[in-house]
Amino acid sequence: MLSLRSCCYSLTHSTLSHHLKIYLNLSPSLCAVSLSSPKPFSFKLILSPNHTPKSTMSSRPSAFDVLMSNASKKKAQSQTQQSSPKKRKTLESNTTNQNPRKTQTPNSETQLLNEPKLDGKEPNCSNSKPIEETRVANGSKDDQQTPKLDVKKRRLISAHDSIVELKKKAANFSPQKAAFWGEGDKVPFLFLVKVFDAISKESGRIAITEMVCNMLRTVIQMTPEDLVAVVYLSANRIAPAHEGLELGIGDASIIKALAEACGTKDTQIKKQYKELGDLGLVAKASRSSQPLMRKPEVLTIAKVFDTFRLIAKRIEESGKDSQEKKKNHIKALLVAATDCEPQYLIRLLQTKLRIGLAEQTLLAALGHAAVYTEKHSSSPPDINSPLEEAAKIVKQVYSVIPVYDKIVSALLTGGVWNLAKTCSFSPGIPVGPMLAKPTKGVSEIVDKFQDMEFTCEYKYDGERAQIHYMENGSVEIYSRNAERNTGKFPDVIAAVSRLKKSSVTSFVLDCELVAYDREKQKILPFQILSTRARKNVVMSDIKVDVCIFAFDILYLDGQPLLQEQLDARREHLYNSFEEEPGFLQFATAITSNDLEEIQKFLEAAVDSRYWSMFLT
DNA sequence: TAATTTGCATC
DNA sequence: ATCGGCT
DNA sequence: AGCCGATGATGCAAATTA
Repeated sequence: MLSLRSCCYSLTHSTLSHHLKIYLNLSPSLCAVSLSSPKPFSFKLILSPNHTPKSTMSSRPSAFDVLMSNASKKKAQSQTQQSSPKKRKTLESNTTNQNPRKTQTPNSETQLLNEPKLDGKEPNCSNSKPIEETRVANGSKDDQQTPKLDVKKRRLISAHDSIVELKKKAANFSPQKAAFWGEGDKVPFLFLVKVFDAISKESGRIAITEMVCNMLRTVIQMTPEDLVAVVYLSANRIAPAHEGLELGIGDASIIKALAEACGTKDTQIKKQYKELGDLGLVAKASRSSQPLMRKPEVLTIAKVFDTFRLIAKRIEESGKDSQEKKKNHIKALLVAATDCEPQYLIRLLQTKLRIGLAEQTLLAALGHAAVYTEKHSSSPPDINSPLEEAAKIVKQVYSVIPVYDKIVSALLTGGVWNLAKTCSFSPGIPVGPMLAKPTKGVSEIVDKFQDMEFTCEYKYDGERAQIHYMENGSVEIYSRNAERNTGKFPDVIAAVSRLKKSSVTSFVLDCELVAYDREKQKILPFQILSTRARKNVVMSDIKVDVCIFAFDILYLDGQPLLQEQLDARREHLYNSFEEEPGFLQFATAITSNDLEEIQKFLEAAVDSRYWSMFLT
């Protein structure tokens, strides 16, 4: 009842070319996986080099294979010691959860969309309606003067044209033609929703990127003030992760709001949910079967985004009746929604757009859009593909400062080619952490890096943390997902402040926080760590101690180290902190390209974890 | 006040 | 965190 | 190889309900 994982990964933050980290640890959290697989142990490698020479997979026995068989023996011993009830429990829950939950893969949805069982009071978003005239779109000024019904008809017709235009190749695309609102006017929510809908029917990344790019170009051209909101909604975010704004809305709340907005019962909605497998579709179906009263106003991007933020704000304010207030906000939006707006409104609230568009594609599209928009752009002459390059720049910048507000404004004022200068790392804002990527076997790694020196270090089974210590002495701790965890680890703040060398005035430390028994000097399993309180923790209340296993430093004494090589950063790390067992230790590491040596290192790591976990 | 539901974080 | 599918 | 989405186990915290 124990699983084992081993990971390799080369380091983060771009420029560490020739280095590879091998991480090892035992992971009780993977028990379920292990049990359901033929092998009692789950053993994997994680690798993510920044540049990857091609190599062929070799099937010859590798260090890991050898290690694996050793480990299996040990495990056989430990399994007998382990209590079995837990095993059964997980098994049971697994099987009971197996309940056949409707294949809600893209299939079911497309089928449903194609079924014209909804009465066509209005053109359905999935179908193209005949177009009468094409030129209407320009009279946007008139829109405000003409009766609403007319406005709406026109919108729908021209919205369709808009999509046709947006699907064009970027080179032939004209932002003016795609827009069906006036220059400087608020961007209609319908515009974004139509793009979402078109994207959902497209599986090719290139095509999706192009559509998003065209959409962004249109917004930049017509209503640049709305660009930030458009980007946030496209990313399905409400705010930068580190700001801690949460919608606090889940399926249960959505079902309630939906039921009220449609005048039906919860049970009815739930039933439909089971049938359709998607609350967005339920919303769409329910809405279009509603007798629509006159809408107060056309939904705009800004309105939707602002409302989302209002919903999120409630979390920080009074807690009473917060759900009720949220529900009313949602209802208001739903009532004003037409066409397929309800569908995507709901999906946005669920934070599950599932459209095939996510962060990376959005960033690429943002870069592309900037290239097209900046006519005067002095794109460096030595560049083959400006588009690719721009996408790369935007992604790079985002990884260092994941705040759309800043990136968008820097993009609009300074342009892509200056972006890295106008928008860069800022202490106090968490850097996107480099994550481990699984690979099949060690042979891959050995082959790839045979002629390079690389480095290995333990991967401890705890919680990733990025500790920012600012010049003014304030400290923030961020999680793997850039959530602010500061209030959860006052002990870590104390430790880090005490153990930094006195000459150090500021830093950003990348580390793993691991539950630790200081009496016995043992690392404790993740399970224990997870029982720590999470909010407003007071030192004296702490039950589970934590040891900081530091493995990288990204910023030191006012200077970003993101461009440095890993070995240089390690030097900085070792020079900037004092180790103290049980409080702060450096991740155990070796540097070598010798297979045998690495294998020994791995075995040692496994042994140390193994004993510390079971000989308590 | 105590139990239950809901949301959401970690892995 | 793992997994599989798509391009 | 990169990106996206679907999925699981577990545990705290807040809101609701009994």
